[in-house]
Amino acid sequence: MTIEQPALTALTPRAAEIVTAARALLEEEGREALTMRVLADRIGIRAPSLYKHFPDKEGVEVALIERGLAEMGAALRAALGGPDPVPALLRAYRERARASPNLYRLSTAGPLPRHRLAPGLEDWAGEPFFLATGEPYAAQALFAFAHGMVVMEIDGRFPPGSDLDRTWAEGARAFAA
Amino acid sequence: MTIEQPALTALTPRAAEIVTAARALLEEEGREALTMRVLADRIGIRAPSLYKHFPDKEGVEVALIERGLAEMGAALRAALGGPDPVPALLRAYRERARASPNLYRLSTAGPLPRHRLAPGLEDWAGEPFFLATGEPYAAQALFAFAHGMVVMEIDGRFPPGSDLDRTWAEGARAFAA
DNA sequence: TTGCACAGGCTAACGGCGTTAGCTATCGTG
DNA sequence: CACGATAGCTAACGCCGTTAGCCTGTGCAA
Repeated sequence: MTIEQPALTALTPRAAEIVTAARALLEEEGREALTMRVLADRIGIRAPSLYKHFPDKEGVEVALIERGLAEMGAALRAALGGPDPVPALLRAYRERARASPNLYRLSTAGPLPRHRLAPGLEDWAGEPFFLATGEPYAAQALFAFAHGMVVMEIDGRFPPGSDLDRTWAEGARAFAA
Repeated sequence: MTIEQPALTALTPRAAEIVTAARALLEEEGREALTMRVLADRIGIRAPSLYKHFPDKEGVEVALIERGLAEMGAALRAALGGPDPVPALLRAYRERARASPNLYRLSTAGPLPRHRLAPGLEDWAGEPFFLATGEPYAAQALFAFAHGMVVMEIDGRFPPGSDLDRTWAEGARAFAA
């Protein structure tokens, strides 16, 4: 709660509609299905018309990523305040990511278009890790663990049948000390 | 050393040349520069001729990923055997990933084409985490930490000026206990 | 009321992508 | 000497993001 939530990049009502459709398309069909032509189709216009509302495809993606970061930051903050902040934080992180796996992947696969993001938003979304640990190095390490777990879980990189609840608990135990 | 190293998918000499060129191209110019036309150019042929040696672009990528996994598995094994296996393993993991960041990203961004990979190779590459911890849940958690750290470091997702050596050490400390 | 700027649609098209079809030259083997 | 396989080639298809240029409706100013 030390950082004020930064405002997201402003969108016209029509642009917001497009972002909503893009999000549904991304989540339902995956990242490679998020094309300008298909997106335009979903809202009943032609692809070039999208460029009246966004400068390029990355502009749409940036809006999506901002919304993902804002939701994540809010969810993590809501999880804090109880007696066991680290497990609560990890639970919230995992839950949020699994609720929108394709948006999570979009936000984290490859380098972020950081210079186009609302300034401070990324720090704001990550701050709960510091709030939970009270120490920057533990915070970054915990963040890396959470991110690694989510990415490997979402991408199915753990052997089938793994008891991931237990692996998460193992991480919470390691970092709670 | 409990799992035998699986053999990589066999390649003809010419196919191996192509993979070598693809690796150089990927590492020098990044993933989006790895196109069939540019790759063909590098070895002095036309793009369609590549299809005489690989069924599709993913076939080339699979060969690259297999080599990345084999090198990683070998590097991790070489790091074991000393008195402090967890920090040594993490050091080797980080070093290997940073030596070929684009190959690392290729292997880990999004779902793996697992069904096309040499069977057992992925398990073999990950086994050192089990060897270092002696316990499957700690092994998976440590793996996730290492992967998350590497990905965030490679993609520049930590705040500039972060002392990542210390963050790595913090993770090693947490998981050594 | 008329004139006009502009917002937001449209079609056509460009260059780049992965990929396929089909042709051809070279080479080792019967 | 014939022949099949290998490995190159060109042309082209359908997709992608994106640009240029056109048109039409709406709302405000003279």
